[in-house]
Amino acid sequence: MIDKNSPIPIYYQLEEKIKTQIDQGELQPGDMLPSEREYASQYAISRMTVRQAITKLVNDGYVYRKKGTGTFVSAKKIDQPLQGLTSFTEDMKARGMVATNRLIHFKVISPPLSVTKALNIDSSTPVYEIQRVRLADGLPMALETTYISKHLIPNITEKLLEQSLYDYVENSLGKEIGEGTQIIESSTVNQNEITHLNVKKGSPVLLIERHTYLKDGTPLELVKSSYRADRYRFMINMQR
Amino acid sequence: MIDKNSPIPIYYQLEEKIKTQIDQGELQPGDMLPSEREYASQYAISRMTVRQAITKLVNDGYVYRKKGTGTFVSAKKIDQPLQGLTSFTEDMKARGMVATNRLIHFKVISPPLSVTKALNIDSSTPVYEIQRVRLADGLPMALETTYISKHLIPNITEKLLEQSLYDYVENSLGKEIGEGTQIIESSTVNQNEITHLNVKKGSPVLLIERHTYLKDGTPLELVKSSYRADRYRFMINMQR
DNA sequence: GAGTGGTCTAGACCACCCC
DNA sequence: GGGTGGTCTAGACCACTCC
Repeated sequence: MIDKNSPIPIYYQLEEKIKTQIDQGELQPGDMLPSEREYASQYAISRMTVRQAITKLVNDGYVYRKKGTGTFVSAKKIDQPLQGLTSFTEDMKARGMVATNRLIHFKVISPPLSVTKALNIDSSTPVYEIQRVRLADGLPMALETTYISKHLIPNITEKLLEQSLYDYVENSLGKEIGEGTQIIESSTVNQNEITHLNVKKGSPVLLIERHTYLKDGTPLELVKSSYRADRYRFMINMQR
Repeated sequence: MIDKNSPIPIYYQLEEKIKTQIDQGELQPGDMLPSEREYASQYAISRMTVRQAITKLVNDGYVYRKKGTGTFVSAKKIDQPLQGLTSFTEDMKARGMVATNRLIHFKVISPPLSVTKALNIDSSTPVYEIQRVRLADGLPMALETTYISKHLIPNITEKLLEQSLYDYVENSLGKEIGEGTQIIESSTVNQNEITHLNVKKGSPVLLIERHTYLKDGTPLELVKSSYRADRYRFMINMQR
């Protein structure tokens, strides 16, 4: 079950194995896992390696430890919120919908103050301003404006915008996306949103402002979105 | 600097030490940390112990690792969002405000279906229903309704509600709070909210539904809140 | 080639929990 | 007292980066 000669790390093999057992119900919520020493002797590996696997499962909320007692499978949650930072395309896919775009404008601008602060650049740095209607299964879901420094990604084309930008940054440019900070507010639609989202005056929208950073802390993008409140809700999981 | 005889774990001492150096600017964003082997020899501790400290800093976003190169201090974020699951009282304190309550009603009910599902109980289990206006610096911030199984916390009193419930659960009952799932939506106020939040008809509100769980996965509470959009915004940080 | 983080070992002692 | 997780050691080899 564990291949010591595989290039896949042992701790990762064990982690996936236990995760599968939980997903398939072999290990039920509340069940105690074999002890760390049992895993170690069963697979003839070190206990520290077992701990490395289990620590990741603890961090991901699959199991929890009780000092002096054992490690147990956590109870399943009703709704499984999205894990981690995702693009609109990835988010919709996770919800079982297909994401498409309608480009409203795509230009290079001299950034206003709010954008220079967010991207940590000065006002002489050219910035892409990309405004799109984001659709899910063909219906307008959000109006989104993205700001990215042209120096960071010199070759954005309209063609490129049809794919996932995160995918391009990570797999074609080889830059690693680290984290994102999101500010979530409630508001009612403005005239621009009424037009593009096809809703009535006074309708509520969820405003999400996202600041995305690369692993080294460089700001990647600033995204301001207005989501239709009747079609979208945001779900997150937080650890105490 | 590192006290090996202290009951405080060595990895934690080192973690706090590095964190302090970052906070105080001794280690600037982009700076490379001493290598793991350097820390180990400097403090005469094992490299695995150093790794344990640094791994926590990586998970908390203070530093990042680059394979074959080194460990570096992450860039500072503009806004520092709230870390982890917090109560309203704790949340307001972090924002530099003082939280108070205005109790609207406090009763034991036979729970409706939505509550039984969230708390994983049946309809014969008595449940507290606590509705409060939450104030920050004396101004209405949110209208909040909390549902908790009476079996889980048998002795809730009006007096108790003036303190932090999380604090009571953790420190007086000795139950450990694990995580919470939050569903965030945008809406406009209903009549009840107009009255208690003192806002105009048509005003936007941020609806937050929180499901809180103990470490063993037992549902602790279901909280439905309506926050005044002009006074509250929600901020989170997500890892890729 | 020298230095870095990534993985792994085979032990050890401790505090804690349950019987 | 026996089992559990929590912490820690003193090494080891690997892949990777940079020069």
